[in-house]
Amino acid sequence: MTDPAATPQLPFAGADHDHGRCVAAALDAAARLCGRRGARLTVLRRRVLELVWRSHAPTGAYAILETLHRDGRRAAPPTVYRALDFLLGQGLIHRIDSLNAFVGCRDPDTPHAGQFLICNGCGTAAELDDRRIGAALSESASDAGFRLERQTVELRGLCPSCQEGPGDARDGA
Amino acid sequence: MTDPAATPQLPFAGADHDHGRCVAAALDAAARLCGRRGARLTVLRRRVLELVWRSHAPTGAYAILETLHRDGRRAAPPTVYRALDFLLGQGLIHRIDSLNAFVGCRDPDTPHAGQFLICNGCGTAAELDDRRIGAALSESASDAGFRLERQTVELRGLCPSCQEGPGDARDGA
DNA sequence: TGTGAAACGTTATATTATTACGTTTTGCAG
DNA sequence: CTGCAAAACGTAATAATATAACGTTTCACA
Repeated sequence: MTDPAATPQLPFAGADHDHGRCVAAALDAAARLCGRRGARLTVLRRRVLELVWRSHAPTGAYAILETLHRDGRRAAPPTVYRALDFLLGQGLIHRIDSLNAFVGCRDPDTPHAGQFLICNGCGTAAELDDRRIGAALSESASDAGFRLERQTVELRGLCPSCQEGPGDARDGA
Repeated sequence: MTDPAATPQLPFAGADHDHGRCVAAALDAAARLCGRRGARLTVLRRRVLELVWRSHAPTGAYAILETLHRDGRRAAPPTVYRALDFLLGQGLIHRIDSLNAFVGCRDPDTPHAGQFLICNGCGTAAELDDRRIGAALSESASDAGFRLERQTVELRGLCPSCQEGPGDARDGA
């Protein structure tokens, strides 16, 4: 394969990583980014972002809704979807079409395409931004005379951890 | 753009192609393939396949259901979804996750990954099977230690025809 | 021709998402 | 500070997509 040192940021965080730090960093980055843009990261939006980040496995809108209810907040589907739309618009989360679910964006500051490795074992979605993939897609589209606007790549399989054990953890944190 | 003669099978059929022939060929191929496999292409399944093929734009399950009703057939959602599941299982159609819709498979005889160019103008989905894309995805997955099982690639943009005109045709045949 | 499995019909319900409209909050001009 | 306009949020209803559970019909084949 390739030299691991050539890949500074491994797509899969590993089961042992400090997820609290992971979430805190994401919330912090979001606050800074919204501040810079003049976008309003309200309490609700921040909470929804936090809930999306609770796991590296994509989260459904109705799961978020339930947690808001447990928070004691009165909320209906539009409440959640509006918050998700805002976060999508700011590039703070991605939608995984094949799961009807949402996952936090690893790098909201730089615009990039959505390329995901999604583990069938634990449900974790790892974001890629592989230039080889991007290049292959661009070339292929251009060969077909197609003007590419957005790319969605969702790869299913087994992550490194789930190839070892039976991989029925399904937490994805 | 590129020389049309250099691309033996263009992904986009063009607005002027003989779609009747297109559908007939697909139904014929399906019949032969099911015969060979001992799979039962019933009247219902054949009709659903035909309806999926009615347009090169992906078709939703409930649109198919409506047409079955207009056919005079008594049908409920499970009827349609079972037929679609059969056709998916035989590789005769693909599901486009980003649209919750289904499109006919151009080449059901040879197994292949789902790579699609989907036009935001007319809705047409053109199937690719580009080895460069496949290779890039495989390499990237393998670099991440990911065991790839299935790939879903859905590229959005504008097809050649819709780059010329305003492209609000939305028929996709 | 009987028989078991597959296909299909039917009813009900689950899951995901949006429309429409009223109320509250917030930034900000005056 | 006050009040206004826009944004954010609450609420009710409903649309769109999909599946579960169970009974009936059809079909290949013994």
